Amino acid sequence: MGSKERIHRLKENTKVNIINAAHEIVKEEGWQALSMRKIAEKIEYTAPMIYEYYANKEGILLELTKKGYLLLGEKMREARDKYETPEEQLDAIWLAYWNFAFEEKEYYQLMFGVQVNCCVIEDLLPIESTPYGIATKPVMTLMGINDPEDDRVCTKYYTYWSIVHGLVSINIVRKGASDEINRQILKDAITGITRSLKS
Amino acid sequence: MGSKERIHRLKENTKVNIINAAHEIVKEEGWQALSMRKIAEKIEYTAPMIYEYYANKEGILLELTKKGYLLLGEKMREARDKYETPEEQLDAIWLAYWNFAFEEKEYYQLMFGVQVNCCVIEDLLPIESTPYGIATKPVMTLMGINDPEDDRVCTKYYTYWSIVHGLVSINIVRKGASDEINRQILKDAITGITRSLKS
DNA sequence: TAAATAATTTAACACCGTTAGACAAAATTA
DNA sequence: TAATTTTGTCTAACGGTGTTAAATTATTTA
Repeated sequence: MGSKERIHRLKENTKVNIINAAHEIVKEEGWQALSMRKIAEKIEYTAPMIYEYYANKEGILLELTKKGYLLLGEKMREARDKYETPEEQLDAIWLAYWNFAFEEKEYYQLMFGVQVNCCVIEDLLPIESTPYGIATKPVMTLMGINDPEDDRVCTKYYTYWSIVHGLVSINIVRKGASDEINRQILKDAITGITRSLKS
Repeated sequence: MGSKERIHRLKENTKVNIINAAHEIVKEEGWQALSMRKIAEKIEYTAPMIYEYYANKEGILLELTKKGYLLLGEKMREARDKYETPEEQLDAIWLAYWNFAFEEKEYYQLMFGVQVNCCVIEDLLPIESTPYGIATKPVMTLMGINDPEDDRVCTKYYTYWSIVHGLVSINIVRKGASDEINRQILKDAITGITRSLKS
């Protein structure tokens, strides 16, 4: 009665085929193009078959999310284990995170709720009305620079923006840390960057 | 022949009605619930009517994005104008940005491509396999703390994560700064936070 | 009032996720 | 082996989506 096992293995196999098909479609055409019917086509079945393996589309997304976290964890651990000192390890860990985000962009988008947004609007507004224009002005004052396109200004703006946007995003897609901790992080980061402008 | 104007004004009016209806629906039920038919119902028309005013659904999203940027710009400028020194202004500007993100969450999500993600997966994995577990270990070493749930560790983790995730997100939804600038920001931020652990 | 124009709706298309029921193949039982 | 049950798979359908073409109604113009 080893055939039970064989059949179980076969079922397991199409289960991963489904996941792989989904991942392929997303890599080729993006998340908005992923549909049950398209997955079915890829594995040469009809759409309802998939429901024998996953409760629904969200079940497939959940599975992919899991795979993503596993993969990210691996990469971060591998990176860390190449170094001895905690300082170097931290560098390596977050660089691995950074690289994962772009090498496995589709996973990253799913795991952390990052859309491929439609349209850039900022260019249509006068610069002094844009977040960039507003937030770089005091930066320029502090750094004694006049050109808002200067790389040093740009760098600082993106540093501010990244930390605030990152913290916001984390707290929008899921409750991140507590409110006090968020305030603390925000305050520390902003004053930290501002201090760095004057040196 | 002032009726031309009156009619034009009326058309302008339903155009903003459409936008307002869309915004209301999103505030009530979230982005995934926004549909042309639902907008139509809200303004007591049928769906195809909307296409007399906007080319398609994306046109509506674009308009809302514009409104969002305008509103954000206002808030940031208002905040800045309450202070004199650039230091205080930067604090105020980014606090205004932060507040906007949560007060106008729907706008923020649209403008910056932040999804309301489905599911948290981290809790299912053993802590030493999660990004949190991996990245906090060297932090704990450097800070001389043993409890991974200690607020000081948590704060530092979220600081790292926020800056990296923020920078990643910005570069995924749209090309942000140049590659060199991104590298610079990443490197500076990481080493900056790491330095702060030891003091 | 009749003709022309504008405003609005109905009906349809092609897609989506999902479910119920039919059907054939395989496995199990008698 | 024959009959029966179970399993795997598909067809057809439901209600939803964005969008378009055509028909219809209302309004303005001649």
